Amino acid sequence: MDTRGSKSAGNRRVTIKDVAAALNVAVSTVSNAYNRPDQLSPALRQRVFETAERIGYPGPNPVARGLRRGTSGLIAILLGQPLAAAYADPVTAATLEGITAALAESGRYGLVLVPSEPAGGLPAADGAIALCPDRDDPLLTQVTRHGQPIVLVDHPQRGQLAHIQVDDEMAARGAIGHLTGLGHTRIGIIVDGLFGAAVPGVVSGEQRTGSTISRTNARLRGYQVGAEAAGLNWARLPVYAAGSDSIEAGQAAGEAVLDGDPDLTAILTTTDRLAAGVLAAARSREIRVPDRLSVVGFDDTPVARAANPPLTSVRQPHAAKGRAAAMALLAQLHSEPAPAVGRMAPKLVVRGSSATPPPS
Amino acid sequence: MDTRGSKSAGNRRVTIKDVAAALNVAVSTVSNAYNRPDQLSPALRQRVFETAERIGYPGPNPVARGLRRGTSGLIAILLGQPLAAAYADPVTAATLEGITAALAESGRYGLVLVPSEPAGGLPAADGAIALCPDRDDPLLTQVTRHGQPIVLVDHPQRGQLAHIQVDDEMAARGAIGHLTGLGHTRIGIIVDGLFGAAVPGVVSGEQRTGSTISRTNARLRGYQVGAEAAGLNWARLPVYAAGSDSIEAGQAAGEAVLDGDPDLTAILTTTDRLAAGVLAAARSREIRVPDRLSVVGFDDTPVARAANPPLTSVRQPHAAKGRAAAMALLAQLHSEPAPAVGRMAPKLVVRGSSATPPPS
DNA sequence: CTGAAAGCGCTTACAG
DNA sequence: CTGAAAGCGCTTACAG
Repeated sequence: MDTRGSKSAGNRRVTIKDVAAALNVAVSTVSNAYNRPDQLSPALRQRVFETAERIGYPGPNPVARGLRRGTSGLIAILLGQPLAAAYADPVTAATLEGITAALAESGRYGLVLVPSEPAGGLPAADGAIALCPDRDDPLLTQVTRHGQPIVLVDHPQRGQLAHIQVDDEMAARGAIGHLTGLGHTRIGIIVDGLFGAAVPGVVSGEQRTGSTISRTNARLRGYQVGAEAAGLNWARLPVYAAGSDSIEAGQAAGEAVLDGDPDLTAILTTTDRLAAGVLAAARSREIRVPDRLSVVGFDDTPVARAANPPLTSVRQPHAAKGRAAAMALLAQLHSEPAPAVGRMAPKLVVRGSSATPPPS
Repeated sequence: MDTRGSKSAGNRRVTIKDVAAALNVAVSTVSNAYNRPDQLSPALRQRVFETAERIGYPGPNPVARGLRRGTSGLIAILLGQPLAAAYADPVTAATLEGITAALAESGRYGLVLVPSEPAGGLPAADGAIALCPDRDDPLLTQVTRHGQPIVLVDHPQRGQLAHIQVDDEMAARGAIGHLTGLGHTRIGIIVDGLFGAAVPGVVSGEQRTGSTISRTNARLRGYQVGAEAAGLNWARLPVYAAGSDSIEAGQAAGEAVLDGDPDLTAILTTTDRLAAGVLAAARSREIRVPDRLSVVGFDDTPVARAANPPLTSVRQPHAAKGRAAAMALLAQLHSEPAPAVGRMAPKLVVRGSSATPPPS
């Protein structure tokens, strides 16, 4: 009746049954050797392991165990991007660092990274952490509908779901305040994220509040509030959507903005990679940074430190956010009360890419 | 008898049985609706899906399906590093890009990334691609012992296992040839990877062939062959182990090497990140690149292009390697003959970080 | 300390 | 086209 799919042609899998048969004990005894050491004598347990080793039993099959226990031991990370894109994203990297650190301490969960369009569908997992930057990620709906434990990172509030967030708007206000404080008034802004407007290209009027990336929205709002607080006319500051977040996109955007507005003395961005691209754009136009142009990044990733000159950037506690998200999820999974999350404040780090504007 | 572990407290899972009961059909009919559309009328199939939607059935449980079918639909990527480290590694990113592209075309496999010390053990997968740079990765043994299909990338030959490789030694010879061709003779070398020697620190004599990272070994051998071909005394060229592969490690190593050997006119590295660090070291010592010092990276990752000045580097077809590995694994999984792999040749890309040595 | 048995949720060959 | 039944490999409450 049963033709099991074979993992590799003609390769019978050795199971707990084989070990039991070889030792002439019940399968439950073998199982106990792995799962409940106190249920059998150390000597017998030792013999079980030796026999397993001898006949090539790799230990309990995680799929069968998962079915029986109703858990997978896996936590899904919803990336919200293709895997390769997420991989190149320094913010995701830093956040993952915090997640893995917290999870390693618990020692009980593996991680499965879920890209925006997972081949083979959503994998089985006991819980999820959503890093997906997009406000309307469809996978999010799919996961939450099943009532699976989930924690959102940098996402707008969504029902009663747990979420971890820092105040991006305030952070952005601080960044533009740094520039206006230095005396800049002709400031351009380059953002990632998609808008109603054609991208890459200028974003004007109401479209400026329409990014589907919630993080970008918050940052842009902060720039607006900060600009107006400094008495600048927000509608006059050029906002340019780079279309994606990469050094290349930042360079193209930077060239477009600098060519269109040669009088700018500063450019704010919503990510470090865009800012690094602006540096390259300035180099290609022979505009010296920071003498003639100040550039400010966002997130303070390794990209900011590696840039030449090093980027002034808004430091985000990415790893701490990842750690907090993992702790919150762990608490949910173990039905414990959510841990208190310390205040996570962003902070502007001033480096060589920003200075007073040139005398006009 | 059975207390199933619940995913989240008090949350009964809805199963295929519930759908069958609600519709008054057999479970096999519901299963067929998902798996064999030709086995039931379109109308009935439609009703099954509607009922599933209505009572909140999320579709076949992948764990149960996996157990029954003997497959998981997952391919394991053995990273050989902690997840966060692998994430920050541009070579891994590029290789993954190729893997995901090839896998997306097949549309049937998800990816599970396995770090060097996976919490919860090795996850269930139908096959594996090993990117782990370390020669002696213990997970490799674990996977291969079960006869699971596997493809090695940039690994020394290991039994009959499939493997994808480019000629790193030849590539390294080309890189040092570029420098000697320009007239350099006082060349320092900075490598990643661990040796018997204390790291970070100088590696001398026989230790130079002892890196556990196979890729590093091959590159170092190429530097040696190339140096000797140009008439240089290999034993005289300083080789410095940075201890790890990062911009920071490269900077520290660069400073140590430049301080120890102020006469050097060129530094070769085994990775772009180390080379970017050397650039930072030169800046901190006020040594101009390429006027007084040439710097050459390896792998031609985005780091090389983003550096200032942009790095001369050895281009590797990382994405093509990833793609080839995925295709080879797919062939094994479907019991097809291995696809022919076109010749993948590395190629030196000359950019602004290398030039003729200063007049002495 | 040991073992027989039920059942996790599903798929599939088979009978009707 | 539909359904009853076996079984994937394991864990666990229970009886001995």
